Amino acid sequence: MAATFVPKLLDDCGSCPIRQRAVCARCEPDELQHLEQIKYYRSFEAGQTVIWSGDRMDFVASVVTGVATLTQTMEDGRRQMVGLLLPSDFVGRPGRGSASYDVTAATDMVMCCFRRKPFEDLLLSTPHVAQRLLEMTLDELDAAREWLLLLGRKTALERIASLLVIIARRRAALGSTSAGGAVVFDLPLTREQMADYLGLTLETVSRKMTDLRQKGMITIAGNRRVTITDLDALAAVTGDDSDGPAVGQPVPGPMRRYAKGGA
Amino acid sequence: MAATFVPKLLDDCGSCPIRQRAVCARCEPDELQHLEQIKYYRSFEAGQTVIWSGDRMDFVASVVTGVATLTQTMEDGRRQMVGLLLPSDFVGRPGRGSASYDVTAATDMVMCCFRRKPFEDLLLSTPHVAQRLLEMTLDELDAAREWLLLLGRKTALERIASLLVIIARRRAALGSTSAGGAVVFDLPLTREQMADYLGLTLETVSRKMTDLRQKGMITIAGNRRVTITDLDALAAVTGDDSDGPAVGQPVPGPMRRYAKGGA
DNA sequence: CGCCTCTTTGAAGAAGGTCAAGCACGGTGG
DNA sequence: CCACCGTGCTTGACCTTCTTCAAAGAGGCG
Repeated sequence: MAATFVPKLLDDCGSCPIRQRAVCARCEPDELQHLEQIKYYRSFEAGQTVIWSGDRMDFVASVVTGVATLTQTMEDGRRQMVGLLLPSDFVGRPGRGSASYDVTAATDMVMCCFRRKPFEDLLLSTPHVAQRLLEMTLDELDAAREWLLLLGRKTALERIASLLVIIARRRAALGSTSAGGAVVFDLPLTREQMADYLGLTLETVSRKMTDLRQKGMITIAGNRRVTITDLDALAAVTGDDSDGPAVGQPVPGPMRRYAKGGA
Repeated sequence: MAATFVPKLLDDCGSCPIRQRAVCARCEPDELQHLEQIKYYRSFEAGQTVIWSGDRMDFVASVVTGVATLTQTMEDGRRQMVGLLLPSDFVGRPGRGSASYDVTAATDMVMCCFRRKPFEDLLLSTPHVAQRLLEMTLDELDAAREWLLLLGRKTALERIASLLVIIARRRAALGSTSAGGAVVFDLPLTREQMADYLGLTLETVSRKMTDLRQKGMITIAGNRRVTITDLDALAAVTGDDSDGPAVGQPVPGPMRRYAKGGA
């Protein structure tokens, strides 16, 4: 129930699980010491709100363990996720004193927080933090642009497959057990949260998950535990041209007006 | 026909129209001199491709005049715009030697290019360029997240209204003639390009533009020249809660399952 | 003046959304 | 240890929005 959080183990950045990927990744020992002076840990339980959009935000942070979401909500309640924060991801914007989005813990979570003002000073004084932050922000922008393609042009089935592949790949990058073909992981999101990510309804998410299951591409145990039978096969359903083309999986709807290019 | 391009006038950064907003905005005179040594201008005609996704890219650049687009294309031809670059916007990613997206001139355009390697060196040596680039990248990320909401949750009419407001506001920021209520500008995009931005088909764009015209919110002259009769009224159609709420403009479809929030 | 491209408009169809039950897993208490 | 309960998930029937296919209209440039 309570967040499994052992701050004692983390007081030393050297043993931090996200040390190599977070905003501090490039820091020299002396810079790290500086960071350690302004850092503190906060833990959240699944479902807890970290901060509401518009609220005063006096810190920035790294996700250490767990998963958080950034969401935007329209006045009538329509909701769109605009960020999915996995371990090592950065929260908050230097130079801005209020939150732009709702930040919510999707799972039990631990964040490594830095008071904002000292962190901003650090950005000006230690280039390695600023450089890493720029790099991470550019990565996030690339991810957001992939996301635009997903929301703008992909079918519901392609969206689901894309999300599963994204999660599977990020899990693998963090060093989980991903055997050759099959990948197993616990979904950090409910169907509704998946829908918010994908620009769909939870019913459509459910239906298309069922489709993938019936096609033998995934198995689902207890709603959350997903086994991807064959990651490459699933990747072929995403519509992306990563390695092997998605040929043989003809696109349901649109098959026209694609003679463009025009050099 | 040919790009109206007067590089002579721009050799001096002091007279550059985007001097205050571009990646060089924070530069001191000596830093600017350094930039001037590695810069060169390129001009493009409307429709020309600046670079193809995947191609080698040995420069980064700022848009000086005109409009460019970043687009992603799926194998079957589905296309989604993922960036709309107006004057002062930045093109290219430091540290990456190839283009991630197709870059196309939507109008006649002039770009101020910097050779990539020297620019990357500059990022490490002159903090003002790196700081400004981080700020601009964060702004782009925010814009991308607004775009995610648009593609994920907005109706076709809301999307059109949103795009018109975005263009109108950016034009105003660059100091065009925006009288109190009415705003006039030339659309820098064809219906098809608007559709690529909005995740719609060009037919739907055309239909909804007609709807806005019939509602008296805009007038259209010669396909491209748009007059926004009342910017605030149009903003109310976007679904955003900027100033005045969008009440009184009930959302067509979804009116349920919005009881969330959960503190 | 005429071609060409871009745009508009119409009619039919499909993907996904909406509303409404019913199901299942996991946790709780008897 | 097992029945109960609640939240989250699945499934069904119907409907709306947007897409698809098709054709005609308008603006711009040669």
